Amino acid sequence: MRYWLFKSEPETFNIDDLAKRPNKTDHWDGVRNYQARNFMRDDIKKGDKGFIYQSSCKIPGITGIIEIVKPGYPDFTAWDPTSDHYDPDCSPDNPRWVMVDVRFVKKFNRVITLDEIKNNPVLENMVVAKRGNRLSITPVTEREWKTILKLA
DNA sequence: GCCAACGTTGGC
DNA sequence: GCCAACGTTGGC
Repeated sequence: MRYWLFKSEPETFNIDDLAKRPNKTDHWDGVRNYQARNFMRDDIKKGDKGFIYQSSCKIPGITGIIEIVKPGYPDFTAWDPTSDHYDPDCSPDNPRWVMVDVRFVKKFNRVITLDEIKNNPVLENMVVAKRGNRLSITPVTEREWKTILKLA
């Protein structure tokens, strides 16, 4: 089992939104970056766990835990012209983009802030803490995972 | 295949 | 709102 970090803007989608969905489950759509897509297509498996990280907001940081309940399959929003993530080159025959289904596991009592991550010797090398990082899905090591759980 | 220009991300 | 960093695009 592997660990991941899923980034999103909280106004668009956050841990509370996920908790309100039927079965507390939703698809993680809209990823339009090849590296993140390849993680979902090749590496993210059912049963893997992930953190939800909120970006572009007042307090950037980790807000909770999710679990992968369905591994990579075509992101159908790619050929939906009404979607914000519409890609005119895509169709059901040429899906290109991938999504996974995630289920709510837990919301932390507080946000584990980016500032804390950067200042923690175990966490400072996390991809999300690197300057200029824009990757929306990143691997998390077991050591990083456990360290954050202890902080929460 | 190179690389400049451009658009987007995301912390501050 | 600013701007550095990055990924993508497109001319050559």
